[in-house]
Amino acid sequence: MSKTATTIAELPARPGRKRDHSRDGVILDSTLAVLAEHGYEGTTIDLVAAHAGMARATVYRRWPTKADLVVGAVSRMSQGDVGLEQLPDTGTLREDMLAMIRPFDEEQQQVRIQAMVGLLSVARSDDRLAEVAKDAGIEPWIGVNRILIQRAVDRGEYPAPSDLSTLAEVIPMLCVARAAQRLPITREFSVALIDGVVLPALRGS
Amino acid sequence: MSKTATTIAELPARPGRKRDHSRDGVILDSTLAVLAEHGYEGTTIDLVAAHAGMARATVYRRWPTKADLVVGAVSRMSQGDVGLEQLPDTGTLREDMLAMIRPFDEEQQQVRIQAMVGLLSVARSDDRLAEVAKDAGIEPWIGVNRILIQRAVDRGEYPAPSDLSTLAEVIPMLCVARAAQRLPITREFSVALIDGVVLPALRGS
DNA sequence: ACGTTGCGATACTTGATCATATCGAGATAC
DNA sequence: GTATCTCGATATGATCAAGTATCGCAACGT
Repeated sequence: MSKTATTIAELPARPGRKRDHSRDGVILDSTLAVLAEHGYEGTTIDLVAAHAGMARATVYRRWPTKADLVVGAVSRMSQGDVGLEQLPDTGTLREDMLAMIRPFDEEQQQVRIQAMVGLLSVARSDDRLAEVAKDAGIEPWIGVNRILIQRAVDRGEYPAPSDLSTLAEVIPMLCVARAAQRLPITREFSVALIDGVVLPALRGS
Repeated sequence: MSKTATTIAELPARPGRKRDHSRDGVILDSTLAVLAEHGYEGTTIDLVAAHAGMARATVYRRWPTKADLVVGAVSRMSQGDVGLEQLPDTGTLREDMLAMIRPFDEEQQQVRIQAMVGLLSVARSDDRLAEVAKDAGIEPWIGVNRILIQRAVDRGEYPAPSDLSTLAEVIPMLCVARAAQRLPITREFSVALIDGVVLPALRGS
């Protein structure tokens, strides 16, 4: 419509040294790691830069404030999550639930959840952080569990429980609680929740 | 000889205005409230003093540092907890568990748990805080639940579960998780955990 | 070659908070 | 009455982290 495209006119021919975008991911990963270990208040740009092995300026050039940096890191974390369309459907609830935790690296899962817990303290004071924390939070996780359980009930695998919503919260909430106490979230722990709590509760409802 | 003794006898007859010890409790209660609402890092002596309606000096005169103040507040909170000797023993597990949550004021319970969660972030960096946090933490709570469940199993009320330890963690952990998310911990929620998760899981084990 | 930008390093400003120190007024023992 | 302590209010120093600003060098386009 216009002769000179001034919309995003910075793409053509910008002089100078090019930004190394491979560092973006390193910085965001470092941000998650520091956030998981120190919480939001304890996260400093110094720590993030040191963890990434770069100078502070390199971080500030990409994200102007600490809040922006954390928002970026958590948003990126939420990418690649399992969509509701591609939930596992193995035919048994136990296998579905195991399939939900199988693909994740144990340590990465730990960092994810602890970073999320580290965000909770500031979720109220910063709207953007609250936004991304919600998407990356446990609500989607609870929703997935609710669907898995409902499907198992629908196909007659288990009787209808008296309180499906609360049952769907058990696994995510217990993982959050363990993360809040800085306790490791192992796969054995997750399996113990499935076999020792959720499935027995469904049988006994 | 007639001179006054230079011993450390400062207890008898100290001159000056007497300290108003009724303010101690007000300050400690305010500390818990601020701790529950803002977490440890967000807790400032200013906030505590303002919440108590006093000057900062009045706080510092009693507790020299912020850590001492928090230690005092949490220690006081742990007083009056149910000892292992006087656990409820009503004859049914459901009534025992209800008896554990009945005597507590709902809002006070909320403040207790959220203050405890607010402590978790610094439990590693300060040994004294870690100490009191442990006593006031959820481990004793889990232990109580373990005993209650074990007793119910011993008297034949329920079959022996496959994972009693994990079951005993369900209620405390879910309360902690809710507190970490700043969600209210209502009595209905606790009852839903008992009737919708723990007891069904015991029946289905 | 030259200007522009990315990067590391470092100094600097600003603001918040912990902790201490006064100052004046009121309360209390001697 | 006087010394001593408490309390409120405020000032002050110290520390730490966020964010800004350079400086020098490296890399890239023209």
